[in-house]
Amino acid sequence: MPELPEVETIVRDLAPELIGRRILRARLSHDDVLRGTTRRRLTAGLANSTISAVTRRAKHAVLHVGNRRLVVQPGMTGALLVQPEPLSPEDSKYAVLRAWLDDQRILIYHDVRRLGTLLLLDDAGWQEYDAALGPEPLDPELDIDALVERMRRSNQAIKKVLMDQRVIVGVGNIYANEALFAAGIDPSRAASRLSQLEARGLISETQRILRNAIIGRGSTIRDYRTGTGEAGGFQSSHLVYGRGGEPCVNCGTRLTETHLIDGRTTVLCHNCQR
DNA sequence: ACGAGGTCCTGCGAGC
DNA sequence: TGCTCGCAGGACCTCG
Repeated sequence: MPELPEVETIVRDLAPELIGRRILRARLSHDDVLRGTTRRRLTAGLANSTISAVTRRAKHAVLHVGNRRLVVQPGMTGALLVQPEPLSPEDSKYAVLRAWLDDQRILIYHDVRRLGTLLLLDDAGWQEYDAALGPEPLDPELDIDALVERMRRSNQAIKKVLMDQRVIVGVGNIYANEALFAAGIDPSRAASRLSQLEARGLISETQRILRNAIIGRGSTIRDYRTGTGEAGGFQSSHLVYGRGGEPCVNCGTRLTETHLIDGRTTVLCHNCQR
């Protein structure tokens, strides 16, 4: 669930709370969120190490602990929170990872569905992981021409390509729907059939929406919480996502909701998006 | 190489 | 009221 703006919000909220803090010990309640590590290695790797940075890459929060990185992919329902003890019953039930800090608080990774994942990577592991991800849409150095060509190389539906983390990172289902509407592009069109101008327009609208969503502190549909535990504010700005059947804000045509593209909810205006 | 579809999980709301 | 069913913001895998 959390897409780029949500994770960016979490990271901005948590960085001042966590940087310089030492993790005293850690506990994991379920192994099924781990990738490439074991419960023992994770908890041992976190214990007695200091958090030196909290950053974002793609839709992942990256905690620099000791000489490693804890990569948190929140999946659909993951959240990172710093809480005082004792945890609320709700937090207690869904806190997959607890890390006791040296200021008496607990950093928790909260995840109801546990579709999220945790990785603990050394420098080499991180390099490899990072290299497999596409460019950051809000990077000032983003090579737009290269991205346009990369996108247009695919015959897949443009919506799927926009959500492909190897092509461009950070865009999930909500913002893909919103960006395609803003750019006036039918989500089902083959990416290869977009003109250069259309692809540029889509990238530009994607960037604009992501920036605005960060300002709005992300979109809360159900589970997403900021790093301070609050709901985001951007959901009220969605023009298509969650509005199937309602009139298009541009032309009044009823918005169509389908699941035909990659099995994900797609909402579009057949009149405005071609 | 591609697209379609299933899988991992739990909770919730709709409908019967 | 209580049950079952389908669906949910992501990512990964297998199959044909």
